[in-house]
Amino acid sequence: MSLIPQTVREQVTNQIRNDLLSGRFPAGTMLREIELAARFGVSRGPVRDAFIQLSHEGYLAYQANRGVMVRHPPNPKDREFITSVRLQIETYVIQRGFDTKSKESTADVKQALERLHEACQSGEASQVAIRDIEFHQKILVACGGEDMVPTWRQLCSRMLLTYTRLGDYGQAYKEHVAIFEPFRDGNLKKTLAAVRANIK
Amino acid sequence: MSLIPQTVREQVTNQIRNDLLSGRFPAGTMLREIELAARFGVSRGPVRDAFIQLSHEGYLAYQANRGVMVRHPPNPKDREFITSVRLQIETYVIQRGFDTKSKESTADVKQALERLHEACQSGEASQVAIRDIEFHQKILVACGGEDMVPTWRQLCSRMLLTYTRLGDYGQAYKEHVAIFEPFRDGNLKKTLAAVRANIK
DNA sequence: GTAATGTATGATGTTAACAATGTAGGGTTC
DNA sequence: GAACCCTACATTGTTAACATCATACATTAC
Repeated sequence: MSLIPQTVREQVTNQIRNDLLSGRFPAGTMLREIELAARFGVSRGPVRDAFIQLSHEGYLAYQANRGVMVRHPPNPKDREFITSVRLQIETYVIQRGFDTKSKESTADVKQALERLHEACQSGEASQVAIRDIEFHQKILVACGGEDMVPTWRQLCSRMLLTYTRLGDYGQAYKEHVAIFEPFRDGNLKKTLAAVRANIK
Repeated sequence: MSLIPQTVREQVTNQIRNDLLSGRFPAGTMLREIELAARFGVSRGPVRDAFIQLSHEGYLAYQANRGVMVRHPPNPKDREFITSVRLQIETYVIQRGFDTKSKESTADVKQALERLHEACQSGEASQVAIRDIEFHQKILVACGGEDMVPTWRQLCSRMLLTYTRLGDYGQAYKEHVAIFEPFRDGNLKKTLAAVRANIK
C-alpha cells in the first residue's frame, strides 16, 4: 500500500532490524537464513542481503560458513565513547550545513518529529528507537550530511541495542521538539544545545 | 593455494576494493553486476554481495533498481573532520586495551608491518593503502577493539579514495615502524604519539 | 576407555533462470 | 513544436536448485 514501494530486501532488512530492536532476538542468537526466509515468505537471497547489510550496520556479526550472530551491546565505557563520537558528527554536520538547508528538508524533519510523536504515544520501544534515529538522520540530511550518515548510523545502531528510555517517552519527545523549534527558526546555537542535551 | 581459503564473495570484494583504490574506477562510474561477474568468472550473486558490502564500507553508493556508483572522495574540510574522528577511535582503543594485548597479536602486527614494507617497495599505491590500513587494524584488534573496527574502517575507506602519498612510501613505512616499536616494547605514550604523527 | 576418523545432516555459498524495474527513443496528440 | 505516452531494451531484483562447508555423532583402532 506504500506509495514508495520498497524492494523485498529493504522490507526484510527493516523487519529484522525492528525485531532486533524489539529484543525478539537476544544478543548471541544465531540467525538462520532459512528460518527468516520462511517467516517472511521470501527466498534466502534478500534475507542474505539483509544479513550483510545489518552486519555492516553493527547489529550482527558475520562468520564465514557459519551464519550471523546477534551482537552484544557495548559496555558502559564504550557506550560513553561511542556517544561522544556520535555527538561530534551531528555537531559537525549541523554547523557545516545549517545555513544551506531547504524548506522541503525542514518539512521532512517536521514529519519525522510527528512520527516520533506517534511512536511515543504507542509506547513501543522499538518504534520509538527507530523514529528517534530517523529524526536525527533527517536533520543530518537536511544539513547536507548524507555522506556521513552511514558511519553515524553504525554508531547509533550499536547504542540502540540497549535502547531503554522505558516509560520516559514523553520526555524523549519533548527533547526532540526542543531540537526542532530552533532548527526551524534558524537558531544554530540553540539547536546544537538541544542536540547535546538529547544525546547523552 | 591459500591456507585460509576465502569465499568467492570475499575475493570479489577484495578485488573490487583494490580496483577502486587503484583508481581503475573513477568517482561517478556506474558499476555493472554483469560486467564484473564476467570479468571474475563468477555469477552475479557474489558481485551483488560485494556491492552491498562496499556500499557500507563507504566506497559505493547504492540506488535501488539502478545500480551502484563510485562515490566521490570527501572535500578537504570533511577530510579533516573524518581524520580527527579516526584518530580519536584509534587513540581510545589503544589506550583502553594496551595492557591486555597478547604476544600473538603483537606478532600479527609485526607481520602486517612487513607486508606494508613489501608494498612500499613495490610502489603500488593501492597495495600501500591496503597494507597501511591493515597495519592499523591489526593494532586495534590486538588492543581488543574489534567491535570498533567496522566503524573505523568506514572512515578510513572514504579517506583512501584519495590516498596519495605518492613517492613518499619510504616515509610512510618509517612512520609505521615508529608506531610498532613502542607498541612492541609496551610504551603507550610513545605509541600514541607515533599514531598521531602518522594520521594527519 | 580414549582418541582419531568417517559419515550424516543441516547450514551457508553459488549459480543461472526468471521477474520486475527504470531508461531512452520514437511516435502520437494537442 | 512541445508534452505526453508507449514500447523496447538493458539492468537490477528475486527465486530455487545445486555445491560446499562445518558440526555432531557414531564407529573404529589402539
